[in-house]
Amino acid sequence: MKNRIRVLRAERRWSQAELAAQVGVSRNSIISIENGHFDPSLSLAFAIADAFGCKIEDIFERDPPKPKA
Amino acid sequence: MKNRIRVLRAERRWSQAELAAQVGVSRNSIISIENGHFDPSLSLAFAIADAFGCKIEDIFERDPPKPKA
DNA sequence: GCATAATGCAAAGTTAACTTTGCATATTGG
DNA sequence: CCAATATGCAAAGTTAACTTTGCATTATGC
Repeated sequence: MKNRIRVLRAERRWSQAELAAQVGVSRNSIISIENGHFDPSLSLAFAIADAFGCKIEDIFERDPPKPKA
Repeated sequence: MKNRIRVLRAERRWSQAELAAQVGVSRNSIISIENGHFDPSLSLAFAIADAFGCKIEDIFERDPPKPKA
């Protein structure tokens, strides 16, 4: 799943550590989500959206649908 | 986390099994999410939103913020 | 009243999210 | 140049999401 966290962080000049603290997870979680190693839980997605003052849909992008065969 | 899945399903007259099939998870996952036993992953939340033609924010409601002490 | 569909839950297993620690390598600023 | 800050990843552990199976109960329809 793609996301715009890095850009939104850059706009605000927040480090990964600052964002992690704000949303209440470890820095490694932010790195892994930001770099697409895994997807956040829905509650973490809400927390990130709240931190940036955005909607989830404005930050995270659905994966392309699977080919049907 | 609260959600409006049961209402949205009722409006469309979909069973839990039908919704489960549409979004590609087991029926038990739908029951557990619908009844608040656990939260969906972000990708499942997107799939549910797509099934209903809604946004995530229109289906799922944030938990109230934790008291600060 | 009876069959069928719908819902709920429990138990046990797998997978994925998330944590902690630690280390390596940039990048930035004085 | 040096120190501090920022980023990335790896390994090993915990927790939570999700699966499968199975069974019990509650509608719904003929």
